Amino acid sequence: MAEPLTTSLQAVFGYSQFRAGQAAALTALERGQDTLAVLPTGAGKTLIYQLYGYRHAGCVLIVSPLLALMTDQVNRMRLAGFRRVAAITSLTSFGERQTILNHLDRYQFLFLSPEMLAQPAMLARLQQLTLSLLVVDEAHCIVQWGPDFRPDYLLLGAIREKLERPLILMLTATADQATQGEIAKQLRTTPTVVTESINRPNIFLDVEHVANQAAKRERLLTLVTQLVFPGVIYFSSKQLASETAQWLRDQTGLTVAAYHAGLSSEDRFKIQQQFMQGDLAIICATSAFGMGIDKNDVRYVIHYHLPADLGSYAQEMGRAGRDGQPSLAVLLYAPGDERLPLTLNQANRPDDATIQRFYAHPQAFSQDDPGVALLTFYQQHGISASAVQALFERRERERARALDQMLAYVHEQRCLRTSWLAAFNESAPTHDQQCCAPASVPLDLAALGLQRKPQAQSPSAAAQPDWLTQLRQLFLSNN
DNA sequence: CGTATCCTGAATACTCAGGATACGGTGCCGTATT
Repeated sequence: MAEPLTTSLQAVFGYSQFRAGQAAALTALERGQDTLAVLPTGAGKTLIYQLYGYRHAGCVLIVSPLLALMTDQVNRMRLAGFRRVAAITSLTSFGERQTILNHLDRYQFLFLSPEMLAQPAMLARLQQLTLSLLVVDEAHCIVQWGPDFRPDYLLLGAIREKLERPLILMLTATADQATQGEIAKQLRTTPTVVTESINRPNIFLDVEHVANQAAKRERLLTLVTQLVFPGVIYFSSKQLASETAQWLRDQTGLTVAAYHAGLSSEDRFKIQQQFMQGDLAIICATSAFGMGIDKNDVRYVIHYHLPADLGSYAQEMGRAGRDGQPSLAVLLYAPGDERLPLTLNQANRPDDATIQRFYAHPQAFSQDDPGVALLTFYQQHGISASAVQALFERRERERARALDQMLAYVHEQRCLRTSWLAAFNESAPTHDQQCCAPASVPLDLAALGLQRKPQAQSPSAAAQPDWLTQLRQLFLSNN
């Protein structure tokens, strides 16, 4: 299509200008270059493949990690006027699935999970189709989930070959150099990389060291009592997320809910809806809460446990302040907190002896064991025992390294933002009063304009000091 | 692997030392049997 990109943008979306990164990614794709776009949430990543799909004949195939994301995206695209859009998942009825598969060439956009795409029958059907573009959404999942959680992610490279190497677009909000390299390697390509800064200047960064678990709990209560809501508190334990939600409800009278993978999908959906509508002040969540959550007025994100790595931390704390208003990211740390992520790093991973025994006598193991399910997958795909050992070892080393980076952030004495951004090869703006409070520096909520008025039942924009008032407060508190 | 909590026994305290135990995330998938 000879039409300029901006003409298409105007025609399809009615916008006159691209947002940062969109034009660069599209230009690379138009030149036929595989593209890895590392763009922050809200940068409009989906527009890139929507517009590409509009400009080119053939089907855009999108690999997405979550059913909820696919359903969401299909609905949103239909509302936006795209009609030839579908997702095929385990929730799709047999009849509907047949209808889609029988008229596959009528679809412009098709969403699949990596597991669904890996099914031989599905792949065979897709091989008959002309693909204009293969999109891997949330591409960091290849690295984060591939080796020891959702191994089908490691098949994408081979699947792409079987689809006769269509042009590929990899999308993610956070990927450091190592992650970018690993994504490219897995998909067997040398892509054009388009990146935008992941810095979020309106999020104040705070790390607080406490003496023990009891002190952490008390500090959490104090914060939650004083902070303007809504807020999200992240845990690495489902049980503690639930218990703390109940405890905070009792202690504060606020509306608090827990969100984790142990809940039914109905409950999860309901809680997410309530939170989006502003009916909940606080969510106590595990890492299950996040992808696809698009609420722009979250005022704070507190981490009660250490996130797995700085990339996850960027994603989770980045759910605060999407509206650009002053917001807060607190990381609470008690000595010994690194034990939990260390243990989780090994949770699904069978040790070398178990791998050997499994490869010798797979039938002696219970398929209910998640580690065994992984091994079954690898054995069925012809991966040798020693290759599996190497895979797990490598992943564990990466996780250990990521945890070390996380701890360096926790113990940073000077500027948290500098420490955080350095991991993504970015330099931070000059440190100032609105930047961060490392462990040795106390947090001043009033100065940030995030302190709840004792009388106010719910936060409103009017109740917050305007930015001039905040600036005055900053200058005064500086004396 | 270490932290928090529960349990036990000695003692009979407005309890406590010391040992045992439980605990710790993320999701996709035809999938066969009562």
